[in-house]
Amino acid sequence: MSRFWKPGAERPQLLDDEEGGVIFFSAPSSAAGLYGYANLERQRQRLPVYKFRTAILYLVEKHATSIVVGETGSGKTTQIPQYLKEAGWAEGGRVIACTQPRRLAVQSVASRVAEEMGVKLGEEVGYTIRFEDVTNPGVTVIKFLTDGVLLREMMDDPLLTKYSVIMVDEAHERSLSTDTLFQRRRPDLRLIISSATIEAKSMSAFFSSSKKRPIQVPGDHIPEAVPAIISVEGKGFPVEIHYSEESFSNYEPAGDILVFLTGQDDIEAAVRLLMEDGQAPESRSSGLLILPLYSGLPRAEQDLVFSPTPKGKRKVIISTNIAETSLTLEGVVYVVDSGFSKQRFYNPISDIENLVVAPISKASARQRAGRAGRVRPGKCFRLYTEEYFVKEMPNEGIPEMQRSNLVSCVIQLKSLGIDNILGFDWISPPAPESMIRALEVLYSLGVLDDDAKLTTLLDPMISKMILSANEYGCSEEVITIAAVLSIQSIWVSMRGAQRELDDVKLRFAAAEGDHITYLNIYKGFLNSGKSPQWCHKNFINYQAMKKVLEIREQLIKLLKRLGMILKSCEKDTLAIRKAIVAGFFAHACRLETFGQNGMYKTLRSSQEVHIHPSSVLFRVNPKWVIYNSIVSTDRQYMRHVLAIDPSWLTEAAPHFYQLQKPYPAAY
DNA sequence: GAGCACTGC
Repeated sequence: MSRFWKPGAERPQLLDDEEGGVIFFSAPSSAAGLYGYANLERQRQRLPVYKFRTAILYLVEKHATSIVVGETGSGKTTQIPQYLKEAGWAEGGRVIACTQPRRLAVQSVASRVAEEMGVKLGEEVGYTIRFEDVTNPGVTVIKFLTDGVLLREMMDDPLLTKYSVIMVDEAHERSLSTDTLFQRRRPDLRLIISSATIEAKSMSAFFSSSKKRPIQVPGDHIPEAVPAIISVEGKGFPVEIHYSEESFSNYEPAGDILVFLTGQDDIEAAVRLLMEDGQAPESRSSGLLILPLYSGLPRAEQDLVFSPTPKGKRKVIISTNIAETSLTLEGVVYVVDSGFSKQRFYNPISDIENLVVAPISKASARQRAGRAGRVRPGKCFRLYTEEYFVKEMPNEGIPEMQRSNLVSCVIQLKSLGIDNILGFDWISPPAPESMIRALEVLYSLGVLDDDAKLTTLLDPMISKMILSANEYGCSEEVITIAAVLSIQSIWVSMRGAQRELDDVKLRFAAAEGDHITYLNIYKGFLNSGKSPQWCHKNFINYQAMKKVLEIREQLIKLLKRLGMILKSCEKDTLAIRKAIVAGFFAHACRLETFGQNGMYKTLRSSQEVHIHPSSVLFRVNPKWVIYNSIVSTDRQYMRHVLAIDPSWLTEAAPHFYQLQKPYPAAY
């Protein structure tokens, strides 16, 4: 391996940190531009990260883990992989990987880097996201990928042998995937953790702990286990912060406004208020172009926020936190931060995930404010007091690991060969109840000791459903159901035209329930020749149907690899329903006979639940049902509901229902 | 008779 931290530079100065042996690096005072003078090259050298090039390479060489702290705009994502390649980390057939939490980021960063390197995307520089592999094995040396894809690759190759360095970008987001990624590693594999916040320190402590220390093998190239931290400043413009008790002018110089609210309802209400206000000619908002923005908004309406602001107007974008990280809005100079967002929480006792409005963290507040400083100095108006920000707002959000159902996470760890799940060392340990709940579900499904590969690739309940479908001879139908269940919704969002949508639904509705209804829709779609017009006419989301086709294809490939043969049961929906129950028996509910308004109770934990009004079984209220998921608002609503016969439950999972006997007064 | 922050395989 080459020694490369110079060209011609002296060894960078390292400072020891008193608290726990973490090594910090002191920034050099000037950057030396030793490279060519091509335009792109000069641009690269102007990026803030450039003057840390030597230091970063030195640290990566010396340390198994390096933590790079820097805001967006420092250039670390595009530059560090190139520095690594220039320094020889891609020699000898090795690959440099850089993960991103979002698909869009993977694509745009990869094309930017390919452009800077003057190569064709998909050759030396490539990317992999779900459904799209733009790499050329043997040629691609810098590979961008979503953290989810890397986790999948780990299932086949737990030591990630083809990579020399893995840079995990946006690690402060603390996604389930990245937190899981950090669990196992090869001693000589270099990890670069790139984070926007100095929470890096708790990560550093994690990587220093003895359990995580790579096995020390005698030899030259084994790096130090103690992680290094380096801080790289960004190049955003200053943003003035105004808190709520401070008065400010209603009139600000030109520039678009970005308002952060919590969800679709709030956003639509705000848009309505501002529009009504705008009707009056003398209204102060008449020069405003009001635009909502949230993930469920149809694509065409979303795109409006990117169109140039008409002359003499000011765009006001009222958004969820989709605008916090997922997309960048040029032209925003003012940010209004409500201080709240919708966040997911998981209750392992009831096994229900809730979406609740909760205060954001300081990290989020800073991220939101930063959105005002992309093009020039901006202002951020926080609708809370400075005292609240300083004293009460939490520094960081709660990691996803502590807010989620861990079923998939546990099965991934198991397949990585990690057996002592309960005693495992985490950056942020999840609640033991969540772990136990996940293990319980997996044991009852019988997939933990099973070496069926499918379970590591899909949600375990879906996997079990597909495996059972193979036995019942209805895999053709069940993979269609699996595909539909894994997308948001196959209906177009139509709040105004609810009646029409309901009428259309009746054309496809099956007495058995939603799952069979989806099969009818899929058949109709195929019969139409996969027609967008047919979808439009039936209030079905064409994009969603295309995704169903894609996921279906992916599942077919997977099943073929496992030696399964696709089989259709034609019109025998009993086989299909039994296969579904084999996967989802834990989600069984019984109608409360003496209750009112179609109240159900879950067999597992006697939770009160209702059939969601969007279900074809709404108001039909069969005595026994199973559901796919629960959405919880003022009530708990079951989504994707199927009518069942209770005898199928004991048939599919005798152990589970024996264990649960003290709870449900089921039979 | 109601409503889904955001990712990802």
